[in-house]
Amino acid sequence: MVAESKERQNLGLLCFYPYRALEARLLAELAVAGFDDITLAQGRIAARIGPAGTRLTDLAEQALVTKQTAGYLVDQLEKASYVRRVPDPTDARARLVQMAERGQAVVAIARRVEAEVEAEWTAHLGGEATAQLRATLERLREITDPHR
Amino acid sequence: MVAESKERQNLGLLCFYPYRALEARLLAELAVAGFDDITLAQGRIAARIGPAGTRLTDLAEQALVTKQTAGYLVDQLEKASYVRRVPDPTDARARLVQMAERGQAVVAIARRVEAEVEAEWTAHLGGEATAQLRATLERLREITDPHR
DNA sequence: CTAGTTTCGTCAGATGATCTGACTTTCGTC
DNA sequence: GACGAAAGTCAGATCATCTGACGAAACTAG
Repeated sequence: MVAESKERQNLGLLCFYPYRALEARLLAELAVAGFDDITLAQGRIAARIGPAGTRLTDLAEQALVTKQTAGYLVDQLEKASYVRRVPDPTDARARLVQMAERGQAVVAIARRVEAEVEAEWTAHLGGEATAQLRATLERLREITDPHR
Repeated sequence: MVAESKERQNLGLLCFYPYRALEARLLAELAVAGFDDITLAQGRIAARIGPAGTRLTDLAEQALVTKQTAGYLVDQLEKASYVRRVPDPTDARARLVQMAERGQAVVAIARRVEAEVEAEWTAHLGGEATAQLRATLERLREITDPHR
């Protein structure tokens, strides 16, 4: 990095810094709010739970982990009362993972922090550059996100 | 995500997709080239070794892991002959982690793949949008990268 | 409607990656 | 020269992740 830091960094790495910053900030602010038992991996799973609940298999696929890993993380989230599992009325094999009350409190904080961070970035970059950044990243997602 | 996928995604997450795509691609192409024993975590450490070698403590700090974790990963890279440790001539406590021949072969492939991926992104986004993306990300790095 | 196949989730076991805490050696400073 | 700080290692614990195998329910084709 001695050499790297002054040179032209590759685009992928440049993308990584903001992401990492946001993730760290989220975790830190959640800890401040008393939710200090959440891990990154748990958050990545929890972030993908839809309003009506989501199947474990879907969570695993979207988070790019195996069903087993997703199950392990959901177990922990459930033990800590962030989520609950209910039977899927349309399929007796499946269960829906839903946000519990405690989980919804976390989601509210997360949304607030995301908005704050984005406002800070906008203040640094300017509104126009931020809008362009978003537009470009959305186009880039078309070829870099296997799930859409 | 059922809800998320159509809605406005937060900028941090949008940044994540390209990064993940690049990382996956790098690992896959290295595996094709016969370097199938490299893990992501090892790569993240190795990517920060400077031309003259870098201290373990510096690697740890830049990769945002503890010295112990960095040491564990360097052990494995050393066992697999990707790097070597030499005494630091300026400080008897310290040792420099340097790229060995095998490691340099990996670096060469990584640089090639990075260039390929960037070319693909440029083809999709257009040259101007790509240049703007880079410029904006570099500015964003000023406030999101704790190490510069 | 039964037989075969797929899907949903779990169990079991292994490995990888990460942390905290304690320690040794060396450096720098006063 | 003594003492605090820095470089790295050792030990132990935990978290996250994988592969493989499995049981139960659902779907599909005769």
